[in-house]
Parts: sequence; C-alpha cells; structure tokens
Amino acid sequence: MARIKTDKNISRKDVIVTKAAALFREKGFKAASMRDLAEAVGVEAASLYNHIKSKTELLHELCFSVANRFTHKIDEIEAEPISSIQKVEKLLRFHIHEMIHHYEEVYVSDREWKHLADPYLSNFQNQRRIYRKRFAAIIEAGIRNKEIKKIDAPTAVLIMLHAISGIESWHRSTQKISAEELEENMITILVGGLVNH
Amino acid sequence: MARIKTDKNISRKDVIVTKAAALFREKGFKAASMRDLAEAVGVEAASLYNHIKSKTELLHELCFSVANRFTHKIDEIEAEPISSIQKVEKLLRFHIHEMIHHYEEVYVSDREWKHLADPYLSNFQNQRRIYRKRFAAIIEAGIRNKEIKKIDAPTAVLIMLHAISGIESWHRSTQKISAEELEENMITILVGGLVNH
DNA sequence: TAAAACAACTAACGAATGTTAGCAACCTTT
DNA sequence: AAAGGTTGCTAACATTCGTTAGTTGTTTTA
Repeated sequence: MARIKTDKNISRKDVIVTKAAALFREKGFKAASMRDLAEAVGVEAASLYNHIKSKTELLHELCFSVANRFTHKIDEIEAEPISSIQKVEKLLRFHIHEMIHHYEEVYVSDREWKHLADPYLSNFQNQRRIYRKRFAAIIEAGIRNKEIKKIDAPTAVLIMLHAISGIESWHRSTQKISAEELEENMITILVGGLVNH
Repeated sequence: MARIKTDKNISRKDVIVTKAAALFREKGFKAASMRDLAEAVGVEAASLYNHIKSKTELLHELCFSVANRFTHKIDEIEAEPISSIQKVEKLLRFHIHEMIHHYEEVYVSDREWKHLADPYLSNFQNQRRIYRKRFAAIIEAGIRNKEIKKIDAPTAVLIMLHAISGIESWHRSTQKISAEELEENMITILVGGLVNH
C-alpha cells in the first residue's frame, strides 16, 4: 500500500489538487478521468475519495484560488497612489507572472470554468465580471486624464487578458525565450498599444 | 419521421456540422454528446450516422475548414505588394472578421483541436505552427525595415492571435459595442502596440 | 501496546457515452 | 405503380465514467 507522499505543510489533498491541475490542463476537465488522476497520484481511483468530495470540487478549488489571487491583487493596486498607466502595467505584470509560474492552475481556471456547477458557476462568473469592470475602470481613468488613447475600455481589457493567455503557447514551445524577455516584450506591445503618443 | 430540413446547396451533413459547431462551442467537444447534437438537429442520435462517420469526423471538418481559410488568406496577403505593417493589419482584420462572423467554428477550432486524433492532430499542429511562422516572418520583415518596434516576433504573434480570441467575450456580453467599433478598437490597440513611433 | 484515526484496497453500481444492427417510412426515378 | 436508394426509427451493445460500500492495512494517539 503505497501512500501519497507528503512533505510538511502540504496535505495529501494538496497533492491531488496539484496533479489535477496538470491533468485538467493537459486533457481538459471532461476528458481527464478520476482513474487518470489516480494513476498520476499513484493510487487507486476510489482512494482519492478519502481526501476529496468529488471531481467537481477539484475544479472549484482551482478556479477560486486563482480568482481570489487576482481579486486581492487588484484590491492592492487600486489603492496605490500611482498613475493609471502604471496601474495597468502592474496588473499586466502580475497576470504575466501568474501565467508563467502558476501555469496549470491559471490555465485551467481560464479555460475550464464552464464545467463548474451552480452556485459555483454563477459566483465565478460574477467575480470575473466584476474584476473586468474594475480593470476597465482603471483604463477609463487613464483615458480621462489623457494618459491612454481614446479606446473602448472593455475591449482593451479583453485584449489584455486574452493576449496574456497566449503564454500558454510559450510554455508549450520548444525554443523559448526567457521568462524575463517574454514579460518585457508583452509589456512593450500591450502598454505601447494603450499609451497616448 | 421528421427529416432534417435542407435548403438547396446545403446538405444534411452541413446542417449537422453547423449544429455541432454551436454545441461544441457551448459545452466543449467532450461534454457535448451525440444525443445532445441529435436533439439540436431534431432527430435521434443513431440517425446522425447516416450522414457522418463519427463524432471525431465533425471535429476534423470544423478544425480544417477554419485552418484552410487562414492558410489561403496568408497565401494571398504574402503576395501583395504592400508594407509589412499593412500586411499585419490585413491579417488582423481577417482574423477579426472570422471571429465575428464564423464565431462558433473558429472558436471550436481554436479551443478543441486537442481532441483530434492522429494523424489529424499532427497535421493540424503542423499547419498551425507553419502559419504562425509565416505571420512572424511578416513581422520580422517589418522590424528589419524599421516599420515595427524591435520585439520578439513569435511573442508578438502570440499576443495578436490570442488577443483576437477575446472576441469570444464580446459575443457573450450583453452590452455589445458594434462589430465595426470592435474591429477599429482592436486594430488601434494591436497595431499601435507594434508600430515604431 | 491497545484503541482510534486515517488512508489504502477490491468490487461493484448505475448512468451516460459512441456506435451498430435491423427494420420501417419516405422520396426519387423509371 | 414498382423499385431502389435515402433517411429515419427502436433496441441494444460494449465501454467508460464518477462514485459508494465494505474491508484491510497503516499511522497516530492515549
């Protein structure tokens, strides 16, 4: 009976959630089976249920842990006494870091949230909608004081968020530029597309 | 026995493929069942097999019809005697049009190609890789003659392509700006992020 | 060291999935 | 109107799925 290996401060459930993120990212939530997950963890499928309630619970945990990180970050940035364009840049850099260093989680949260069930689904959609509105509000403030081009702010938000999800392809590519170069290139293009020249 | 309704020049198979695109977009390929599709078409599940070979065939058709359209377009644009930045803009506008007017197909091709089976999977990945290289080559030419900022071209391609897939959110939003405004905003931001000021 | 808790196992369940077989109804052509 | 092809139906299949029950082994607690 090979137990799930755990270090201190990392529960068996955490191990399962992490492996689930990798698996859901690779195959998609629906296509990834609990038997696949069990194999990745090194255990029988039924044994997983000593640690988790359901497959969907895994998705909840992933989606909301990511969503909460972004919500906290925008709380923080909104409060800072810096220009709008600096706020946008900070937010973008945070998105880029998250996408680089917590790839699997963020990716799953981004692509697989559709498979959440209510009430989680509605909650998640709400949280996302509000986040985007707050992001758009920062951009709109920047437009008002002429830091940023006259553009439709919600459209700009869409572009920014989706552009960053392109880091997915960077992860999968064989000839990667460094993470730092990637970040600087993205900032150059995206912020460059916003600022008023 | 209610037959699948067809107009002239549109086969029953076409009807099924179109409905499949909508369904795969809404639920994802794996989560959409043939019984769901049958219901959308107005027929029993087994009856679908008089017109198609398999569920996967539907995905092939969708993915490659989209991929081929993009390949043909880049063939066309490469041959035109215009500046690099104009080529980029033309390509972006084509992507935007496709994403606006053939939303379901394009979205499915973009998100669900992972569920293709070999040899289709490899073919598709190849076609995509080559397309992106050709796109990057256009950008690199623009960098060489100083039309475009010094940036990593493959990264720029990722940003452009993924940014455009953000139109997905525009489709789902209730308060839409017009398609024309959307297009102009996207071009402003994306081309603005590339050009050398 | 005995008892309690935790975490693994095997077996199986009911539901859902893609697909096939066999047959009936419809349409087109002759 | 007969014949043949097309398109639909019902029934069923083999798998796979998420999950539960019941049990055994292992670790922690007292």
